[in-house]
Amino acid sequence: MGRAPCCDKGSVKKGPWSPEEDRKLKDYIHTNGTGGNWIALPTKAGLKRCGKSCRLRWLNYLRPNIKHGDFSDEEDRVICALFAAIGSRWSIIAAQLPGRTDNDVKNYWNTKLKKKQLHLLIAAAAHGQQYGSRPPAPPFALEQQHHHHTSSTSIASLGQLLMFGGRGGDQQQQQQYTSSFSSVDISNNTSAAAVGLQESFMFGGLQFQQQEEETNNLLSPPAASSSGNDIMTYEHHEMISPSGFFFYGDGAGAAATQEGTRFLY
DNA sequence: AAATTAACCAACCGCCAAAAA
DNA sequence: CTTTTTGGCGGTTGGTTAATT
Repeated sequence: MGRAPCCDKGSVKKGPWSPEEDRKLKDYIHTNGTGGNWIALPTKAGLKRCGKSCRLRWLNYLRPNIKHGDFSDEEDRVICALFAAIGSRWSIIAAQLPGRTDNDVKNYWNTKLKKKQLHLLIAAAAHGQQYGSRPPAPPFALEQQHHHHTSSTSIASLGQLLMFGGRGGDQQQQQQYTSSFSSVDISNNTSAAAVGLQESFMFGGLQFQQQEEETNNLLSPPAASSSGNDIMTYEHHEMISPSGFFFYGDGAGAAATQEGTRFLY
């Protein structure tokens, strides 16, 4: 037996929001705020909606200063770099893009950006620009998890990187991903110091650099997160001077040891 | 012009962790 | 402490629009 539903599915409206509903929700929140309780909100606001639906509508659409569409090249780079670094943590990625929502970033990646990157990759390979003297990309190919030697970068392995999801996927693959990126910390309970993070490093065509505490955190985890078991060591890094995307062109190259414990540019 | 396919994106679902009881 | 409730997240779906045949 699963948990009880958050609301009575029978008496609750689903599907697209009407302008009238939008107005009710907006008006209510403008005058009363969310009250810290989404479940109770729809009744008070006179909406026949599930609280979760109201929350989603507000956060993704009605909230002030939301941007839709027209992602800039700069935003593309940030999304690609962070996706490469941390996978599909859309809320974290969106937090670095003012006005963007996780849903929007996710949709954009899944429908456009992923394909765009793949095409660029294929075009680059076709022109023999494959990484020049730089070392091969990290061993994302499945062979690695079966302990076969992966000697060269291939379209397939990079394609897999592009397709790569974060959590919720195959557990073995997730583990491989985690270890591949330990040098920029993705693993649980691992501090940057513990994995010997450099003061400054490039990642995904972006330069990451240690910085003073409490200014513009890249991933700004809550202070309490040091005791948690999730990502926790981005707090001392800031993204600066984007210089191209890392799969192609003149951007940085990638390297990984056979053990997959380093990821340097 | 009609039918089919692809692309897009808002919104839903279920899971998880934190908070409240 | 355990159980229940809630908020938040990411994966996915399904309706709509655009492009192609």
